[in-house]
Amino acid sequence: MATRRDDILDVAKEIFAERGVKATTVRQIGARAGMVSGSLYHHFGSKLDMVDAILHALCDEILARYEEIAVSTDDAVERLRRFARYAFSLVADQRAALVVFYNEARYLVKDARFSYLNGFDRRIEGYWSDAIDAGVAQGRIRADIDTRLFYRVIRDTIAGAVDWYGPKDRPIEDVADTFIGILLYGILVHDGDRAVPQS
Amino acid sequence: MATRRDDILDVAKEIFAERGVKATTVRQIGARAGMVSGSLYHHFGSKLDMVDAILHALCDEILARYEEIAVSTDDAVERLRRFARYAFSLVADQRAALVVFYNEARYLVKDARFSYLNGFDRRIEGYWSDAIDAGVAQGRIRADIDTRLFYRVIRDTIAGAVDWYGPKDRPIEDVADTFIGILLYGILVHDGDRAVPQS
DNA sequence: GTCTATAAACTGATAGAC
DNA sequence: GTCTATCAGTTTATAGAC
Repeated sequence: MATRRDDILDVAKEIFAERGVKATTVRQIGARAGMVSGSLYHHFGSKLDMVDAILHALCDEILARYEEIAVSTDDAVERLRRFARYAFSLVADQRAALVVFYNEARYLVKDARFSYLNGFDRRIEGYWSDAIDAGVAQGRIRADIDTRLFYRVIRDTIAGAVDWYGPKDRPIEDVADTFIGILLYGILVHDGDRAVPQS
Repeated sequence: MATRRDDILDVAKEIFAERGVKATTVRQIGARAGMVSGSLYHHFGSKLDMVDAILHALCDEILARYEEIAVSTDDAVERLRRFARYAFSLVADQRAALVVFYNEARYLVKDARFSYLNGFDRRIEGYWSDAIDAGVAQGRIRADIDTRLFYRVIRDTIAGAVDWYGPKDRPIEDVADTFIGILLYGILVHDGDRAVPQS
């Protein structure tokens, strides 16, 4: 049962992603939703309330799924792979909402009502960091890896993918596997110990 | 000789990076530059002219340096390292301008006057792709690497770094070396062929 | 639940004095 | 080169009819 409210949110999500929240006018949202701007205010108190509804739903969904994956396997490397596959699947399935999140969160968090976005970021980083630490403890991942930088590579690559990934690209699961493959194995040719870090 | 015009651009750059171009008002720029908004129009024709001046200077500087690095060594892996070090150095030295570029280019290019940003992007990707291809030809880089995705990892990690890197972090050269180390060698422990890709 | 109409504030930009 | 003053357009949001 897609309510009218949900229809409006879907429309708003797309336009926010296209033009940015600040550059999107309530008139544009109304026009594409089939009503005048004033009518939107029967469903929402303000433009930012729409942004809030979009991002709250997104964060709740993502956190719930990360928790499921976190407890789904003890194999740390396999857990990294599952996180990556899920995160990239969102690039295809929740593109618009992710664009809004990645492009606008940095401005939105200045407003106290959006400070939960910081908490969301911290918890997601925690899931990845825990998997990396577990991989080190299991002797699979090099102990000298900079966990924070490694997480940044992952986060920022996924954030960037919402801008370049499209339907004509390979299936998103392939992209995820290729990506995690690069991070796990590196790009160098391995013969003997030629590919072992110098330092 | 820092002209008045340059002073204004430095101020505009910072505010554009803080709040986004659309959300920045000419009154804010004027206030921080020590003049009323109307006075800005003696130096610039419009707000977008300021954005253009900022991004044009940035692109010119970056392209010139990439070209120097491209011809500085034939060793493809070393060239990747030098590109990475330079790109990360910009995160520290040109933070504000880079934030504007990475956050706003996707909206700006809809305006024909900013279409040069697409050309800039293509040329930078070309420098990286050429180095990767050369590395494959030299037998140093695995031939099955997805060049485009590999470049995306690099580009998006650097784009993301402008948001998290700060003065209290390690020197930016260390970050660059650690980053390129992850991409070259991967994060897995190498013993025997345990770390060799399955596929 | 959607409309018309409009208030109230803000925005980029200009004209002309100094 | 900066100011005062202001225009013309746009924006979010509200009030009240239907």
